[in-house]
Amino acid sequence: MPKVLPATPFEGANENLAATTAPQDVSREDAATFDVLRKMREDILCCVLKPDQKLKFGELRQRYDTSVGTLREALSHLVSEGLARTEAGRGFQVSPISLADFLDLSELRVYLETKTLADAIRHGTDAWEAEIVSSHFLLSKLAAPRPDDPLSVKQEWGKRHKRYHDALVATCRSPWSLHYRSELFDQARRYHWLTMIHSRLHRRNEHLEIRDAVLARDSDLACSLLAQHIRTTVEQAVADVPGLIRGNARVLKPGKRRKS
Amino acid sequence: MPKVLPATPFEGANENLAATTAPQDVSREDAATFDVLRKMREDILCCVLKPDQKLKFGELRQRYDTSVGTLREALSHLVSEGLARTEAGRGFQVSPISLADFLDLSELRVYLETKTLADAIRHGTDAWEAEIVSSHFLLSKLAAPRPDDPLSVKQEWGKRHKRYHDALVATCRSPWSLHYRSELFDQARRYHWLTMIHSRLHRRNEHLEIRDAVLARDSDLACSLLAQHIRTTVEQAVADVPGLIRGNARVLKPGKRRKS
DNA sequence: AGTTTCGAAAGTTTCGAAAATCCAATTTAC
DNA sequence: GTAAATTGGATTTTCGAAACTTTCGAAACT
Repeated sequence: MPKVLPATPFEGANENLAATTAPQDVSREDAATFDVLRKMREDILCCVLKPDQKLKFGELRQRYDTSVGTLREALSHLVSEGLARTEAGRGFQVSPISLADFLDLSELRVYLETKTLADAIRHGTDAWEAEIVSSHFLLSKLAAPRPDDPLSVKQEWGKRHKRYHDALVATCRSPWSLHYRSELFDQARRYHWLTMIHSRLHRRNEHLEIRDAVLARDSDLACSLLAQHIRTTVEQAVADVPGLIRGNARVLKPGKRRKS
Repeated sequence: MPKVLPATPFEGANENLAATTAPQDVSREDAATFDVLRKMREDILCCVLKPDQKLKFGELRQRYDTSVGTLREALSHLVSEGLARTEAGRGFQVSPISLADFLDLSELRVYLETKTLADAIRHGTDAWEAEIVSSHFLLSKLAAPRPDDPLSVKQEWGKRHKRYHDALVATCRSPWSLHYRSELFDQARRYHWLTMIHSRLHRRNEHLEIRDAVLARDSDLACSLLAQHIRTTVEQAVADVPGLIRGNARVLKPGKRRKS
């Protein structure tokens, strides 16, 4: 008997996760430190903090209204997620982006996402299907954002997009696979953001096709569509993001400075 | 023309890694903070800090002779590597271990290691072959440690074992794959340690077989041997580590307390 | 002109004390 | 006698000042 529709991602899916060792995701509802971490992560993913940008404690301290120690902890976290880098005594900076990295990232995503999806389909439940339908519905209500849409619209779309893709794989039984899949998904979001900013290309409704293949439990089709979905995104970025190939992609909207 | 034999892992292999975004591994030669991190990581992998053990700041501060802030940063790092966990306001603890986790971990390792190895073979160079031969030689000079060998022997073997496995995949072109492979390898080391402590089983010389298949560039054979190698380790642990199945594996040598 | 040396300024890292929080044992209320 | 509230001690979290390192530019020296 199907459960009542759960709140966010999907209740049943994480039962086994609690029992294992796989790294903690964004889950802990820590107080201040985690709050700063989450904000900074989002700022990097949305290129408010731009690739290669130096992350100075002074500025960050103002921006996030917190102390050096707290900042340091958050930054340290970002480093192990791959969103920032650090060197001996010369502070932190946002990780660079490059076409090579995006290609590598995406191929590993294909490799992991398909494995994860296949397993999820194998162990799918009613509640899982329900969350897929629901999250796809929410996503489809928002048209893919255009370059000149306001930030908030893009962010909302990003949220729903993530929720949908999370829903697809929620019943996968391997916590480790889910964890790495999630990290890679976030990494890709940085590049998606660049694409959103630059591309006016209209893509056919891949999310719908994937949804239907998944609900039909057609694992092969679903995986192949998903793989295509990921690879198309790369092609779109290569075509439309100026400078990505030469390695000096520009990020629009330099971001508001707080002072002078 | 083959390069001169480089020092440790292998020079040519990491050239592309520098150019990408993949998380920084154990690479930065940071001062104090990183030193503590490395020591703590090794202590967890060798079960000196036992699974589920509460990590209190007071004790750790003595053990590693450092301040709270530094400790906190290191711990935070360990959390994102999956070696520790933390919850809201109740501190840190060593990640638990379980058979389910080991199984999950190992299957993902098979999936990633084989992909990584295949790519490494595809792009192998003379220097790569040389480092494989060399690291295998060093490994083979040490017999697999027995339960009552001293700690230092076990640790040295662990080091050489890791160096050999790193060498195998060093020419893989995907920094992200290499990074996750490496993290998973470390995770598995915790379970290997338990096995070393308990098992007297003598395994046939799998490392040699893998080496020869790799040097012969027989990708299929090499991958299948490597997969077997990983899975055998799981079976050995299931057979010989008491309590792993029931989830209360004991770690020998309770570890010296500093006080009372 | 180009290189080196030096010192001040900017920035990072480390530290431990103060504030906040949690836990368990004891008391209080029912 | 049990359950809720209290309280004190232990532990964690946060913070900013002190110590240290790097950076940068001006002055001195090839």
